[in-house]
Amino acid sequence: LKTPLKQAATSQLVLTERQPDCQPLTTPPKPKETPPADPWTPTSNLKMLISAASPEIRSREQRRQLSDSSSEVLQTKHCLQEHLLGDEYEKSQPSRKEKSLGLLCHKFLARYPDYPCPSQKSYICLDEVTEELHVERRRIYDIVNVLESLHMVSRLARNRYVWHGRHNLPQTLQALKKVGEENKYIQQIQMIKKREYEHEFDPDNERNEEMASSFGSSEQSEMSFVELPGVEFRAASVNGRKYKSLRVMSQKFVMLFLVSTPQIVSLEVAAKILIGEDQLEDLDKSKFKTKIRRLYDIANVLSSLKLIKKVHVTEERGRKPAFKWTGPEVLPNTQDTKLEATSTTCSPPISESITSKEQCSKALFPSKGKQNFTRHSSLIKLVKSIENDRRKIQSAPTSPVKISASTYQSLPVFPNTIAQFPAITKHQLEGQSKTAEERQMKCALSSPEAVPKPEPSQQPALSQPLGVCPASHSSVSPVILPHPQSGVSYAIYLHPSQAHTVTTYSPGFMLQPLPCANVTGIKSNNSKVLNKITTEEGDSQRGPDEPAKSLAAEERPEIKSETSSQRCLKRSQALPENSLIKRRKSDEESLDTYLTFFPSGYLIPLTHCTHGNKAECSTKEKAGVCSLQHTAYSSPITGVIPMPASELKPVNIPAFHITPLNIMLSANSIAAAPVLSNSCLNSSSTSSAPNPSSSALNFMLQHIGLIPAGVQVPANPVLQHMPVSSQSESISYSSGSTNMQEGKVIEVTFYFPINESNFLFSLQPSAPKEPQESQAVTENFFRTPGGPNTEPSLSANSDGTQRTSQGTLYIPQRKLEVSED
DNA sequence: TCCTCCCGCCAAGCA
DNA sequence: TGCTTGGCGGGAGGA
Repeated sequence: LKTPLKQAATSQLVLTERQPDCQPLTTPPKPKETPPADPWTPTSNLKMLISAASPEIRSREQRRQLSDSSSEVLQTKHCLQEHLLGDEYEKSQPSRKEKSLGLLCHKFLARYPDYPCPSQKSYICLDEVTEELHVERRRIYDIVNVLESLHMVSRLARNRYVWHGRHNLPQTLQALKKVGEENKYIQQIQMIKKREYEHEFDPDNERNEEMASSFGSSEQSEMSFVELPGVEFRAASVNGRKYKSLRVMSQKFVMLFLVSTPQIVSLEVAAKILIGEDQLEDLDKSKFKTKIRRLYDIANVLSSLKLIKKVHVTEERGRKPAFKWTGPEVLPNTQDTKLEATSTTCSPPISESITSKEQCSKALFPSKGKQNFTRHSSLIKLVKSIENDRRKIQSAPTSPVKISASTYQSLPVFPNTIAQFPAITKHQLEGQSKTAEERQMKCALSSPEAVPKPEPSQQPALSQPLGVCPASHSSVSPVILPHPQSGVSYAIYLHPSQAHTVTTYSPGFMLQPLPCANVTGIKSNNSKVLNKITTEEGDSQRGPDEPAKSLAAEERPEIKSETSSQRCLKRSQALPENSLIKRRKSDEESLDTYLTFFPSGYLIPLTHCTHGNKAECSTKEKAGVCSLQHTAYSSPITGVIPMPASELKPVNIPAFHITPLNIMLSANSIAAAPVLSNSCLNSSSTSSAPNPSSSALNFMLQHIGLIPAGVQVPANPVLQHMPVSSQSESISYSSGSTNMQEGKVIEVTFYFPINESNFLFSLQPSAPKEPQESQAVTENFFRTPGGPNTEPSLSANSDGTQRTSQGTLYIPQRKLEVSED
């Protein structure tokens, strides 16, 4: 049992006394002569002053050096107080800087090697540390808590911790990044920034309710400590103060950096997010101040670890303190190489060499065996969201037909590991895929230009545009997010250039592009990519600044499984990868955007087996995906997808984050919906199945602010003129979480109507039509080129497509300057 | 004046 | 019951 010494030369950076050696169970002997020039040690300062003050004290100090008794330090202090006047004594005290937590942390870290040999456990005795560093125990707790959040130490017992060093750091950062993405911190940051911006123009409008709804209720926002396997969490007060602990705050703080682009986080934003997750109703100043204090504590330790660096962000509102991530770049699924690279002398334990997927899943899902992992709050959010969605939809008079309970009985509600999803999917698709392909064939045959190519390498289902879809729609790929609990799935469509920025991974969902959805097509030049398959979700989260490694990751061996169901699975997995290619391009373009607004999408509830061939469906009820496929297959969506030049790509947005966009749209344009004319549509529209779309339609329209809460629209606005209230024309719903590329003109396209309860929603970037005008309106959100009182330019079906309504959003250009101290 | 954050009270919870 | 742990906020140093 000893306190290990730091091996590396990093301690040269630390202006502190070093312990030359350590002995078992004893305090290392102090150097005979403390360097008098060391101004960083309060005690040395004190000693110097003592010597200067009195020969008597000097001799006592000499004796004290032999005994090294802390009680004598106090005594000496007392004597010093007696000898010196009050002011002098105050001056003799070390300055605040010399007592700072950051400096203390430097001293603390200097005691231990960055990469201790895993076979040789290093223990930290708090008593020992407090004594040697001459610091209050309380301060050590602050340091240890932050280090614990990074799994650099872990609590072993009372007064005793284990030092892990930086061995776990890559894994921890990866896990934190994933959880941060899970928690949608990007969106929260965007929302806070947007609100700040809006507040400048409308200071009286607090809109805390909106904020609250965006963050979710406080009860569901509680967040657990993200653990790593092998690093057990044994906090002293596990139950009571766990969720407010410095550990959790520290992890969240780090997450903010890891998910942000650029990796600069202001204290204000961080505090707001932390408060927002704690208690939204108490957005008072004192809480804010307290959070800021704690963040300074954390930041000091992180700075000592050289993970962050203090900077200042200058905005319109002034100079704000912020921190910039200077730690290692966190790449998904590369921790193995990193560990190898960082442990040339001491290899990490095998148990540490797990995949990031496992880490993430273990952190997010409770382990059945060893209850070492805490259920993550995102799971709670997910369940709540599902329940809310189900309540909203099913409580309506025309609720979607609920799929039979047996459909999902075979599906575990929340599998323990993400890796199980493909297997589950495969299992579910088994026996369904054949019929699905038949249906796909049928539909394709009904279209003039689609020719099914069952060759697996061609990814037939995805590469065949439905006849009613223009060939240029080839990349339109809806993602279906099934909700096993609610029986309602979601589809989302986004443009790839925006989609990549919101690739928050949700392990609770299986991402499944519609295998039979002929709205989806893949360009031939992407077929190569499509043939590649990855089951590692991290691929979809690769940052824009990691293209080389992303490419390397894509060269993983292909899984050789050629059943049709597996091909479906492949497609679902290949699609996010496909989007990567374009992501990178757009990423490069947007890298110079200082503050990035991220796009979001709308999640579209999909009903099951509510239309089309009932008999067909009944045979597929065993698998929830079946109905999804069918829905997509026969849905008039396929007939109304316009997107002439766009390349919508799927994005895996967790369904519990429904982010309506701030849009001003004319209801008239919605009323001017196109008449669908294709065989699939016709067959669908004449279906005898109940039509549950009304509630869902209203649900969505209300969500996106096209109609007020009380207004209802008919079930099928395609075939009926939609009597939307005139009020809705001026509705400008602001969710506060509009995620878009800043400074770019975003063309928002809605597609109405959609069969049953399906909706499509997309974001398409477009070149500013009038750059000088768009520049002029960048000071306000969603202001139209014609001025604040004019409606957005709307063009329904003007381009020959079946686009029904369209608006233009102007995202403000905000200038940010970052200065380092 | 505001930023920064030390300091220590005191409560929760453990041994 | 004493001790450990750590949330919390007052208030002071520093820029």
